[in-house]
Amino acid sequence: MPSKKKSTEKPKRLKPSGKREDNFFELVFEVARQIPKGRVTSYGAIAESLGAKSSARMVGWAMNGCHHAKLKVPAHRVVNRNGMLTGKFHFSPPEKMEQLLKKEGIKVKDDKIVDFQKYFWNPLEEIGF
DNA sequence: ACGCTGACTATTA
DNA sequence: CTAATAGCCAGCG
Repeated sequence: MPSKKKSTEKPKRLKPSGKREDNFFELVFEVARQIPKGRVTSYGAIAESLGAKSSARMVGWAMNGCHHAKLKVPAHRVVNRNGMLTGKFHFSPPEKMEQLLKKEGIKVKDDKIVDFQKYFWNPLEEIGF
């Protein structure tokens, strides 16, 4: 099995506040970026891959700062455990989320992803934590 | 410094 | 089946 890692470095950014390194947040962004096109995942799955499945809320909170992040984060590929686009109202505009999902081949019905489990992408398998 | 809120999830009634 | 509650942790008034 391949691979391991390339010799690339992570864009570590220090916050002006100079607090702790938002390791958790940065990690969440990284995982979200690893989501392949046409796939989706849940906050809990990401949190679990980080070793904090109970902190699914923090993942959502991290997404709140995704817009503030330097790199783009496909937050539209991250939904809740039910596959419902709970955070669509945080986009600009909110319709953008399901539009992007539909554009990637994912069907959205009533703010919910159809065959969510089918499109589900498990970070634990890809990241190999 | 204290308390509320929030892009969640699992459990219990 | 649906509704309510607890657990989680960080940001903001």
